[in-house]
Formats: sequence, C-alpha cells, structure tokens
Amino acid sequence: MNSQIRNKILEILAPLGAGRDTEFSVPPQAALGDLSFPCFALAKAKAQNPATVAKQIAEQINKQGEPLIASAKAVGPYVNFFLNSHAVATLVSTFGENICDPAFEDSKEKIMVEFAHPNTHKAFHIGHLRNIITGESLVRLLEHVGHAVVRANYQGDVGLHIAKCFYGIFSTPNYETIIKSLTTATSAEQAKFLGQAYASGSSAYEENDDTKAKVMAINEKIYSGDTAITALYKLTRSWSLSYFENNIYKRLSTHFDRLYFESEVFERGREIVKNNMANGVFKASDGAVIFEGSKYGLHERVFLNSKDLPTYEAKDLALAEKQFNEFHPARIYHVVGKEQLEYFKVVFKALEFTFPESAGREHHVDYGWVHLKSGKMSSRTGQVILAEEMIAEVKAVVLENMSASDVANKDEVAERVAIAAIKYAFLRTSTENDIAFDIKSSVATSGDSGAYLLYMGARIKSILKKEPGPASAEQIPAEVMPEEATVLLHLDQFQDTVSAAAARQDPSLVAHYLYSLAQKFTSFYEACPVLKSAGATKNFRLNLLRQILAVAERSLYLLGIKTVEEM
RNA sequence: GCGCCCGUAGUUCAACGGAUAGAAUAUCAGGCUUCGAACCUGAAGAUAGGGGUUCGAUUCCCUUCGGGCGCACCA
Repeated sequence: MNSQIRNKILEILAPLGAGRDTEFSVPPQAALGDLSFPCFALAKAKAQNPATVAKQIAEQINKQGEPLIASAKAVGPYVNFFLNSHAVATLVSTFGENICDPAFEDSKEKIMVEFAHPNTHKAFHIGHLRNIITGESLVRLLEHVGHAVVRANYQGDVGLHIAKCFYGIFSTPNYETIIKSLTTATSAEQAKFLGQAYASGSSAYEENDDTKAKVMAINEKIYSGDTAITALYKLTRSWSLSYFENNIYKRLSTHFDRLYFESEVFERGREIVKNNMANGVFKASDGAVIFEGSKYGLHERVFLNSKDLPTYEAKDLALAEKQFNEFHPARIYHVVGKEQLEYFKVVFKALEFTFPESAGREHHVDYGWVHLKSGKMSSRTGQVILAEEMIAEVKAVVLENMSASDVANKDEVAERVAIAAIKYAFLRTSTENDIAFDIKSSVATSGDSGAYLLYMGARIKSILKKEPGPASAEQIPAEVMPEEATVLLHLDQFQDTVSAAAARQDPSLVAHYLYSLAQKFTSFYEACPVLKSAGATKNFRLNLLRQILAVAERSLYLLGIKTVEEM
C-alpha cells in the first residue's frame, strides 16, 4: 500500500497539471508546512517561472477549499500545504493494522541473496558482522516487497587460508594432545584455537620463502585430499561450522537455505576454465591461466594458478552455474565488501562466456569497511575485534544501564538490547560508506541508537498493558493535535520507504525512517496524555499507539532486530 | 604508474541538482510526587582549497591537497 496522503494530493493536483510521477517533499522546517510540492518540473512543462506556477496553484487550491488542505502557501518555487489534522487522521488511521503488511508488488521475482560467507578456520570478526547484518536485512526487505528469497552462504573451506591455519597448528608444541582435549571443549574455545593458529600461520607465510613454501605444500595436500590430513581437516572444519551456527547465526537471528562450499565447486571450476581455453575465453600466460579483462576495460585475472589449482575466480564460475541450476533465481545479490568491486566485474564478464544465462543477473551488493582508528579489520594481522568480543562489551554496558532495573529476564533483555544496538549502529550508515569504529563509543545506547528504538516500544507496550482500549478507533475526535497528525503523516510513508530501501539495497533508509518515527512518537507522547484523556480522544490515541507500535516493530524486523517487552 | 571510491559541526552519521545544510553525541543552561528520565526543552557548533556548468551545487565537471581500495597465480 502506498501513501494515502500522497495519492489524495495527487488527485487534487492532477487537474492543475501534475502528473502521476509528481514528487513531494517535506519542508525543512515544520513551520513552513506539513508537505510540499516543488514546482520545477511543472513549470518547465508549462515554460513558466516556478514561483509563478507555485503561486497560481496555491491560490487555486485555497479557492477550491479542499477538506484535506487547511491552507496552501507558495514559498518561492514551492507550494507548501498545511494539512487539516482531522482530515489526515481520518484518511490515515483508517488503514489500521494493515499499515505494515508486506506489500506485494506486481514484479515478483525469486532472488538469491548470498551473504555472511565466513571462511572456516578463520576468526569471525566485526567486518563479517557488518556483512551478515546487512545481508539479513536485505533479505527481509526483499521479502517484504514481495520477492521470494533464497538465502545462500558461500564458505571457503579449501585454499591457502586453511593451509596457513594448519601450518599454525603443526607449529604448536604438542598440538595432537591439544586437539584431542579440544574435542570436548566449547565451540568458542575450538574457534579461538583455530583463529590463533591461522594468525600465526599467516605471519609465518609472510616471514620468508622457506615457510611460504611449506604452507604452499600443505595447500596442495588439501586440494588433493591427502589422507595424512583428512581427519584433522574434517574435524577442524566441523568445529568452525558449528561455531558459526551456534555462536553467530542463531545469536544474530539469521539462517540459510543453502550452504555452499568451495570444496564442492573447485573441481568443476577448473573444468570450466579448461573447457574454455580452446575457444579463447581463457588463455595460458606465464604458466597460469588468465581471463583477459583488459579487452573489456577491466583487468587481467588468474583463474588457474601455475600449480593448476583453481583460484577464487574459477570457483566462482562453478558456483554461479550451480546456483542458477539449483534455484533458477531471476537475480543473485552477492553481499561482499567494496574492495572486490573490480574483481566482480571481471568474474561477471567471464561468466557471460561460460554461462551466458547469467548475463545481467549477477549483482555485487558492496558495503564499506568497518575500520578501527589503528587500521582496518583484518584477521591476518591479528588486529581484529571478534564479533563475540564486541557483543560482550556492548552487553556489559547495557547491563550496567539496567543495574537499577528489576525486569525478570535481565540477561535475555540485555542480550536483545545489545544486539539491537550493534545492528542499528551498523545499519544506520548507508551501505557503501565506511564505518569508523570505536568499540567504546560507536555502539550507543542513548540518542540515535538501537536502545532508543526498543525503548519506544517498551513505553508504548507499558501503556497498552494498562489499558488495551478498543480494537480500532471508531471515531476521530473533533480536535486532532498537530503532534498526532505529524506521526500519522510519517506512518503513511512507511511502505514507500521500504520500497526505496529494497530497490536500492540499502537498509539505512529504514533505519533513518524508524529513528524519525521514534522522535515523532516522543513528541506526541510528551504533548498528548493518553491514559488521562477520555472518550473519543482516548480511543483514538490508544489506536494511534498501536499503529506506531506495529510499524515500529515491522521496521525493526526489517532491520533484523528483536524487540523487548520491558527494559 | 593506471583505475575506482571517499573528504559535511570536536566526534559519528543525514541531505532524488532545490528552501535558512538536518540529527545524535560531547560541551553549556534547564526539566522527574505527572502514561517508563535509556527521555525532553534550549544554547553554541560544519560542506578540505581553487576554478567552472546552472535560475540554483554538499551533490555534476576540472584541478590541488588529504585518505582508502583495486591492478597475475590469496580469498
């Protein structure tokens, strides 16, 4: 459902020349009006001065005496509308609980969203956290506007990073005893061990040519399935996977329909490349096999290395083939950091030759860095903040805020508030921008924060528990306060906001919408007593609270955030 | 070297080419016997520099400075 107010004003403006694509805006200051119609486009069509057109329209509307529009006033090239609060309430509050139902649009498609993709044997750090939070929200946005979504997760379980980890393990004194004792340990402890082994193996790899060669030798064993390491490989791989499942995905309210692994595509990847050498798609160069991206304004990339092993590029060719064949999605969104912008251009181009059906259906949803003052996130340097460490730190702050509280399930509430704070902190920044991260101050629990949003819900629920009121407002009271009309106007923009967020693959639009709703709710809350009012006014306000709550909870859901009853 | 991206209050984020550049936080001054003060009210505070295009530029183009990321056998 689209904006009721917008549709109504379009009806009024249509005879004056405004088309269906007319844009409205909200004036920068509330004192200027509730809604505004910029006359630039119309003036151009009429070949007149925008200010003149604005003046004419304002006069015409005032003369007509529209019930919805208390007055229209031309301010420069804008026609500013002061809406009749009562008419707004009548128009908007009638849609009741349906206000936030998923909007099924006509162009319903099946879309695969591939996200998370942590590699096994490596730490799960806050960079991964941004990926998973963005991906989960994107899935929910797409579902909301009517698409069928396949959740995919592509994980690296073969390759050099495993070799580095293994080198680290083999370099650990008494590693066999340690491994044995870890089999009964928690997922967190197992993951910690692997993360440390990876970090030390990784620095050994950079150390000198000798250690580098040793790591490379392990890598070849992994690809060839050498039985000497199979048992250890299987064991440690399962440690990583159960850690992701139990300690990360569940905690972040995410799940996947299909887990893809590099181990299931690398053979086929090599085959695809080899099959496309005779026809000139790929060519041998310095012992490796490359795709000449430079023919298409891109750059060259290696698909098979000189040891005949498929690189990530080749694996991606096989992955795409598998994904399209298994699910036949209209589009695939790969949620991957922006440092791979050029990489994907090359791979998508190569894919057009090896799997022509993919043309125009592969998309890279890129997002910016999460970086610390001391540098960017990298599990290679050890300069990392683990996802779990961050959650723990924020949770501690939340628990401190709750020290005087007597809510029953304190730990569960603190967990939800902490996750909400983190998710919101990440999602409020538009996806393409970097996030400058400081663990002490970046995840706020006051002001423009996830905690503030949950607090809004808790306040509303607290009132509704005291007095549920009638199921709907049968009657609009004679006097509707401006704060009430302002909230209603904002509620009315919910579906348009979600559509835009889904179309742009950017959850931050919903995050901003929600925060703005919270501010408008608070103004209403401060100005309009609910329980102390009476009659139609009271019923209307209780109903308004329910609508605000419904939209707020739907918005939070779209961001992947769970609500609380009290906090 | 070649290419791509970014530079907005002290700090973290906003702003389809459109109005007096919005918020939050930090600072300062106020507000709880009143539906939950994780809140509210007020003050002060910003478009890196220089050119251009336009009726109009934070937004588009050029340039200088500053930062990030790609560019052959990692993922």
